[in-house]
Amino acid sequence: METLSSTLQAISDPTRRAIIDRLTRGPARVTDVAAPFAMSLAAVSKHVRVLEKAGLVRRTRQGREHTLALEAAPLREVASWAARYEQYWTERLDRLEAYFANRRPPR
Amino acid sequence: METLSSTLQAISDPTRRAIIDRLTRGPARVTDVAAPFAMSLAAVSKHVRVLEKAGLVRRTRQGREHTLALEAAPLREVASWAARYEQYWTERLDRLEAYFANRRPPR
DNA sequence: CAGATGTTTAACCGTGCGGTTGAATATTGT
DNA sequence: ACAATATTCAACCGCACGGTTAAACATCTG
Repeated sequence: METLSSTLQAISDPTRRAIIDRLTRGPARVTDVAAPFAMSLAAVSKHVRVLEKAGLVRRTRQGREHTLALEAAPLREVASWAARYEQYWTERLDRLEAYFANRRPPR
Repeated sequence: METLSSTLQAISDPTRRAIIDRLTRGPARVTDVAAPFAMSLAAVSKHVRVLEKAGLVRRTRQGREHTLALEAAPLREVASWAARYEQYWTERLDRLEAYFANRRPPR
């Protein structure tokens, strides 16, 4: 997929966000990644596949072990999409200010 | 709700992102918001409710008309969550550089 | 080879999603 | 009062999600 929708859908699950976070501490096997979670390995395996299909995780098979690595690039799109609305969450603090900011660009 | 998970789940749908975008051009009624979409009004009404429950849209009823306004605050959490991984998508461009950056903080 | 280890696959389950249609509920305007 | 307008509600549909368990597959090791 690799679309913004699939990226957002992938990271909307807390388990998958935790997996992403885990992979910032370096590559890890599926079993290692699964260890902290109170769910079956098969369930984590599914989560990993969702992340993989969304392009957020890269898998390299070496023997029976699958090593997972974070591929953070799609998160850049998420950040830049959210950043579009920065003025709306800052200016929302003062409603009138936001109104005039839209009438005439700020700064 | 108002959690990161519910925010992400809400914005993972392209129709709902389009609604958010529409509301940056100012408040609008449900019917106005629904106009561009090739789906029933009831479907859009559901989308609006998802956004409302996620705290992304504020509704003010005036007579039979419901006026919707963007409430962008939850998007700030999304942006800051994604920003955590900035180093991983920038440094990932040069794998070795990322490795040393983790061994010893960059800059 | 046999057994342990790492991982996925398959079938299933309950639940929620995104959509529909049709009816109900409010409110406005003539 | 009546009809039009704005919106939601309810029931339904197909499908995907997040989880389970049991089996299969692949690889390593004694």
